[in-house]
Amino acid sequence: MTRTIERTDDRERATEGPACPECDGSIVEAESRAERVCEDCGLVVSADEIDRGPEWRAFDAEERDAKSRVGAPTTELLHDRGLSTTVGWKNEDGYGQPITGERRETLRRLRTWDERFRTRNARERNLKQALGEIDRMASALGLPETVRESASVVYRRALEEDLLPGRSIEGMATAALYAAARQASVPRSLDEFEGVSRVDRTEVQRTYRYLARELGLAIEPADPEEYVERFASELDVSSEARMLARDLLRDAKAEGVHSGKSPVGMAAAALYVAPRLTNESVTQAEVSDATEVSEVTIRNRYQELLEVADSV
DNA sequence: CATTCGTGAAGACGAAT
DNA sequence: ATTCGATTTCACGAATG
Repeated sequence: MTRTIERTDDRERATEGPACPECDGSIVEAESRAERVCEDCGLVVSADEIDRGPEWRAFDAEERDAKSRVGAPTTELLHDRGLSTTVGWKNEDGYGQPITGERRETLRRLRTWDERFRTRNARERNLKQALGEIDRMASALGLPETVRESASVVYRRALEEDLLPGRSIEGMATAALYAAARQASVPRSLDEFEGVSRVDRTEVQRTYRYLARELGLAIEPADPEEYVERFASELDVSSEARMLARDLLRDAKAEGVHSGKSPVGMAAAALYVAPRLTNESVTQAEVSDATEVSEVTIRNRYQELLEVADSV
């Protein structure tokens, strides 16, 4: 282990890198985690596996300075078993005598570290809970590992930017995962999230918007086609009909009929008509059930789809 | 009888003011 | 902050097969 010892506060260490392939934002080193992340959209560009936590236990600021590779460990095991302390703000010793000179400098440094230590710790606890939620929901929704990772990156950024106060951890965690899923082109509808999250759909959506705005996440509206495969297999639809459904959606997109409409609704409608055109029987009720889109919306959409379809 | 279709009321949202 | 327009959903009844 001959790695150079760095002691830097990683909040300040965000070094500029190349441009993000996704949105042209700049790539920065993400804090405390071995990841390089786009500043604008949260895309994880690469992850190295170096553990930047401390190599030995440290019992006071001096030792920590000497031994730590970087600020705080992420393990939460060493500090704060309800035992965290605060360095006082007065320049006096225990007897009320003023402290001067070199010792005063030392105290100042101690306070700086103490403050970093405590606030970092509060965040880590918050983060830990949120990541647990993200993991749980991602499993329930069958989302891949990469999505969980970017969701956690998004969440960390939200935490960094102080976007949490006034909002529930669970809501923010759900919103982060929702954003990550869309970003990774494996979207799940808000209804599906409602099924696995404790917060209701409107709050998820509100929080997501807020998140997207504050973090400048450049996420396009979800592509209806991305829902087709998943819903189709739930509905037991032939591959022929699936392809037809995609064609219909493409035509619709080409005509611009889809703008402003819910992508899920479009996909549902396509999955209603397509099987019909291939002589399979699917009822509106079944599609509605599988997609969580109302029958009314399916009716309205599928007629529009047929109007603009080239391929009938 | 099951399925489909159309309608009005109500809720939520973005955009405009 | 409020208003307006569009979209979606719900509940219901009518039409279709």
